[in-house]
Amino acid sequence: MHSTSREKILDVAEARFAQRGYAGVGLREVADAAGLGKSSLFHHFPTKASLYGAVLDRVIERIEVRMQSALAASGDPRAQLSAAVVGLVDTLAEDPPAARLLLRTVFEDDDLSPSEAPELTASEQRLDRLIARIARVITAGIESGAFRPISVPDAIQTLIGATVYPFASGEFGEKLAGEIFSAEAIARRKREILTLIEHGWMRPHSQGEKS
Amino acid sequence: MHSTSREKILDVAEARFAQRGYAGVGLREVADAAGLGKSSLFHHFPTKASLYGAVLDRVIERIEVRMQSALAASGDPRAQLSAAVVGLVDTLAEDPPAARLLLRTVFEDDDLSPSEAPELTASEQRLDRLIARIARVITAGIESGAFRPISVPDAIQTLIGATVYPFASGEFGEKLAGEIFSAEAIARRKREILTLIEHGWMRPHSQGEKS
DNA sequence: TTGCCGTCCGACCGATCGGTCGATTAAGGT
DNA sequence: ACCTTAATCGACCGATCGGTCGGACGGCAA
Repeated sequence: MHSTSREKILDVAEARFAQRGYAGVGLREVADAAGLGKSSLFHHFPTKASLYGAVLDRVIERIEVRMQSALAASGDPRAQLSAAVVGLVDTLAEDPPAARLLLRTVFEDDDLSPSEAPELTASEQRLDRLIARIARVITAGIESGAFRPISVPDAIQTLIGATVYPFASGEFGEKLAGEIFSAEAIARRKREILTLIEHGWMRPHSQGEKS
Repeated sequence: MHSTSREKILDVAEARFAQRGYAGVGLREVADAAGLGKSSLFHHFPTKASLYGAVLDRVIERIEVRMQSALAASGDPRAQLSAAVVGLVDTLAEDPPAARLLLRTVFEDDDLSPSEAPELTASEQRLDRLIARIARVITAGIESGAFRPISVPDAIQTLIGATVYPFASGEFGEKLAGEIFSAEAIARRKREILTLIEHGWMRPHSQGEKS
């Protein structure tokens, strides 16, 4: 509530960066959409890269809190992984620009990552910790015999591609499968990933133990 | 062989557009890397958008010929789908910028799709035809009872995310799973998607009929 | 009242953007 | 020899880019 301007800027910038990419968005466009002069942007964020970093950090933080609370709940690797994925899907669904922003960030490893924008390392570490937690869950599942002996990094890549991409696919995805962010589409996506985990990664269960 | 310049331009532009995106690449940069003056670019391509369209069309055409020959071979839906996916992975692996270019294009639905670049509609139709063929194969598999009654559009979205994204993930993906375009990584990716199809989409087979 | 400080703004800077124009080559056909 | 055509180039255009600067406004403490 205090700094309405700062959050308004972040909201606008998140949507614009997701739609047109880092290089495709002008700060004047962001400022105008936020109802400010361009100079006022530089009062809140010293550079364009720092603005992008703040936007990205906010998105990753939202994902982090959801997935961490999901991972902290139960001990069964299968249930943990499922809860984490559901949490991720819910977060992406509540923040439509997020998925596209994340994938775009992955693609900008040239312009943004090295020394150009040191403010990204914080988000990067956050993400690394999250992925490490997921990797540990999958590894635990394999060691307990519940999961097939799959390649953990490749499984995570598949998970990201199958979970994040559809929510970033925009008009293309809507032409394929209709409204992306409708409640039914979100439910279908959850089901898709969950059955992928169930049948693709878990060992076939000799006894049926749940619905 | 005839027009070395034109193809050199396309090669350079494909790599640059994939790395930095449409808005992030300057035509001067492309021209310099191709060993030409900026004005010479405009002799071969009237606008920046047309250059992008030509790059994209070439990429999609390569994918099209591979997947069509894979789809034309056998009649079994499972074998057809597997062959198509393997063909797609091979094409993406032989042309490293392709995956990132494709996903970036999906994300640019604001700047590129409508009337800004009419040269994209050709590529779009090519892609539509390809996706329709895949959809028909999956539908046939469901009707024959070989596949579970899954949602075809969602399955295709999962397929794209799990197949294309990993080859577009660049440094992020390499930190996770090592060299993306190594022979082993490509083989692992194929195995990942194939088992996804096998266990996630096909009905469990009562009799073992293959390895 | 005075002075500070957070916020905002208009004007301006050098650089780069996509694109145009006119001239210059070299090759090929007649 | 002549003309056409494809290919290349340097110089230039208006617009926009990220970023800077100096000042204006308003609240608040002394």
